[in-house]
Amino acid sequence: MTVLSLRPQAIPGRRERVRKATQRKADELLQTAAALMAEKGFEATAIRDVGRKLDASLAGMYYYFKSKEELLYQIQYRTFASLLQAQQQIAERPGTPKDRLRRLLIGHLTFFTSHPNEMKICTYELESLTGEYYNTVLELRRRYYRLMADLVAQLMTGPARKARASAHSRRVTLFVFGMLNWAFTWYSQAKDGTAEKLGGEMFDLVINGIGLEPLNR
Amino acid sequence: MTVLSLRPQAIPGRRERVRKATQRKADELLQTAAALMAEKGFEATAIRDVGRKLDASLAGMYYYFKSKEELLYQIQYRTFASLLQAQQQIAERPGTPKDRLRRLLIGHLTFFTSHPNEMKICTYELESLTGEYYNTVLELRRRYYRLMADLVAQLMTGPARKARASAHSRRVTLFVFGMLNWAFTWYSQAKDGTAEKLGGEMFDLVINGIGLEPLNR
Amino acid sequence: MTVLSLRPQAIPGRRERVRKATQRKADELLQTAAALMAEKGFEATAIRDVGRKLDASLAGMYYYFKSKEELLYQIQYRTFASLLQAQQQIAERPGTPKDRLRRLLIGHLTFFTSHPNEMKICTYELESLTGEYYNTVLELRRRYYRLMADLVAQLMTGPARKARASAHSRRVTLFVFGMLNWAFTWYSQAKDGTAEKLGGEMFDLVINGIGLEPLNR
Amino acid sequence: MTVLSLRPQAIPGRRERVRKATQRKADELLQTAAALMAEKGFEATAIRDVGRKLDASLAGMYYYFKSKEELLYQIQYRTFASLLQAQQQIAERPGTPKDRLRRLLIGHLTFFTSHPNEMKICTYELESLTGEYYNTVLELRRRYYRLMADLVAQLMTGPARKARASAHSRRVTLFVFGMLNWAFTWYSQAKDGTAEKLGGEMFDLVINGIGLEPLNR
DNA sequence: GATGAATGAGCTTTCATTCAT
DNA sequence: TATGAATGAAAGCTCATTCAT
Repeated sequence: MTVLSLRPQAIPGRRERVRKATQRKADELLQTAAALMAEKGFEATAIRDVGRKLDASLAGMYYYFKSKEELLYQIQYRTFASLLQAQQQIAERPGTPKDRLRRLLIGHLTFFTSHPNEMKICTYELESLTGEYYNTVLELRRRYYRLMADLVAQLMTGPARKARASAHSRRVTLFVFGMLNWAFTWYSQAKDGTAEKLGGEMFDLVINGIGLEPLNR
Repeated sequence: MTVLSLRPQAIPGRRERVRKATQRKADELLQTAAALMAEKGFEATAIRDVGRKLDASLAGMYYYFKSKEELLYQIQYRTFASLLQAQQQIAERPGTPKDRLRRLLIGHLTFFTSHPNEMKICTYELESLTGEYYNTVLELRRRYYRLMADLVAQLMTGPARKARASAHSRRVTLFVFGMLNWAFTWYSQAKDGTAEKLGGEMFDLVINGIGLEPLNR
Repeated sequence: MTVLSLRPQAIPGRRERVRKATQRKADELLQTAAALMAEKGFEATAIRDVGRKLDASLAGMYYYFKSKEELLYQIQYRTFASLLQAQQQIAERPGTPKDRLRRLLIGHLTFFTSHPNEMKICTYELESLTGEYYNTVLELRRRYYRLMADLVAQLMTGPARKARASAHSRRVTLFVFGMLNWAFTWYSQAKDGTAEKLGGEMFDLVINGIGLEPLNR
Repeated sequence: MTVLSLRPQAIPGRRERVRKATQRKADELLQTAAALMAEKGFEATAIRDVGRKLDASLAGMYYYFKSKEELLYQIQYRTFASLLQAQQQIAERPGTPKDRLRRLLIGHLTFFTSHPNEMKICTYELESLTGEYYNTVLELRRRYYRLMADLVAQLMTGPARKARASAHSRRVTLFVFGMLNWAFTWYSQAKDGTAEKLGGEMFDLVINGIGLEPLNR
């Protein structure tokens, strides 16, 4: 590393600056769109409104994405991909299945509390996508489902309980997703505490619910 | 046929017959609208499409309701009122709190399996209502929430556990609603059995989850 | 026929009157659209402009046809079907092949002088149609081509000239259509006389051109 | 390589090289634009599409011409000017009027077969130009018309036929242009042979058609 | 009761064109 | 010489709603 190498980093070329600004604008756009769509739904949100909120022209929006559906797709794809990656890392960290379930629940809720709009859209607007868009996001969703479902199945089919538990675990997984996803409608940091606390309570309910001992903590 | 049958109730006058036919048509309309709105969402459903599906004219629809929003309101109001009434009766039947929770869960799921479209709309489209419409349905929803919440609170604040349980019960109630409402997205009679069975599993999870003994059965 | 039968004709019901008025409006619409499209081309003509010219709202236009392309299709289909039928009748009337060619040329030009806009659109805007619309009109066009082509072939393959004439007749037919269709760009009743006269001159050129004696007249 | 080659013409300066490269690019652009416009029409062709086909940026296109209309004008002007010049030279070559007509027809069709897109645009898109653009191209077109019209008039007003022939010659000229211009819609080298052959057939039809003896050949 | 006809408002999308760099 | 970013204008189309009958 010579002193010279500082230059490109310290004084980025115009090209580079422009690229970054554009990227920033695209991100801002996705975020604003997500906020509006989370509030009013995809159908009821007009691209005009997104533009208005950003002081950008309607036509200008189309410089950044090529259709309204593609915008929705971008939101869902990025969010889901990011969630999936984060949760996969969390699941891979060492620990018992119970530990991992607990971390996943908290991880999900943490992600949700920092990106509530995007998560709401992922949860409720998959059906607004069609064709390839739909299939691609559906695939991510399925992988995320499997992550949780495998863990639940593992917990429920421990040594002593093989028999009917496995047939049951699909529904327990879906109960868990129900608890997680419904949180959009009521969660309030003030009333309900942190994602960590909420996730802990959910974990306890489930672990007890399926007849296992909760963690010592 | 006895003479009694000559009485007006038995041979209704034209007026009465017409009123009934109108009522029947209105019901059909609500049901069809519910089916379409459940499938595509309120915003994305055009009154035209409802008419088309019933072989009725577009303008004709406006004889039965005065705006699209009113149509949505009718669906939600009737469904919620009917659900609430049914569940209140169920809750009033004798039995322990545990019994009653179990019956409510099963009652809810049974109602849902026989009116999935209407229930889906109640669950997801409250925010599409405004003003008085919104407030009226919200009030029903709150009453329904209380019905369940009170029972959960009662179960969680039994003799030995007063302390922290009560602070907790709000969230348990909402977990329960999450499990119930999310069922829209996955329940299949073929895969998951009857509402009774599903409700039973949910009940077991919750009762165990909050540290109570399940029912003897 | 009794006197009673006069009534329905003399005092048509409201239903009937409305139907006729609607039909009249639809025809007017097609005619106005044809005028604009003939002047500026299909692409460059806005439905808005058609509406404006008729003092009808933009949305109102869509009560009468379901897309801009369908409007273009209607114009072309009706015009071509009408021309084809008229010319088929003309071709079937008794006479020598020469007589019939003469009548067809005059018939074509007569039709053109009374529906110049529609004919121009048929001539230049087939490629603006797609899918079924395109295929249907193309089929009419082909039938019309055959009507003329068969006659030309017949004239050119008389007793003494079978040999190379038939190979040639395709192009002569297309030369004829060129003369007919190009007339859009220059024909003026004042300068060039009636369709009858113009058709006569064209006939003479062609008949002489292919080495036959003109008609005695 | 002689010393002479050192002269500026032989080793062009940077300026000169750049000018040529620009010229080459502009030509490529005109050609590509002509191809697209011939296929889809002027209105329906987007400058974007031209750029895309050349891997050039949209904004970059505007370095070479200042508006879409100017692009269309360039195509028409260059093509017409070039055709006119070529045909004037052909007309000036020695020979009888018949010879000259024959050469002109073949010349026209030859030019058309080597620049079908440009010719199609000249034929069908004059009306898409306005103001000065329109007038300038119209003037070229008129000069071209006169070239042909004068010749036809000369042929038709030979010694024995002065009388009605001259009144007639306008229409014969326009019949000829009809045959020539309509060829866009059907000419196929495979089916119809060379421009020379096609022009010959057209010549024969016309010469016979107006009652003259064809050339001996 | 029911409907044919009509419309205002609004939506998504496209496009020619500009401008700073 | 060339382009990324941006926009005003306008297009096709849809939809909830009305109204005379």
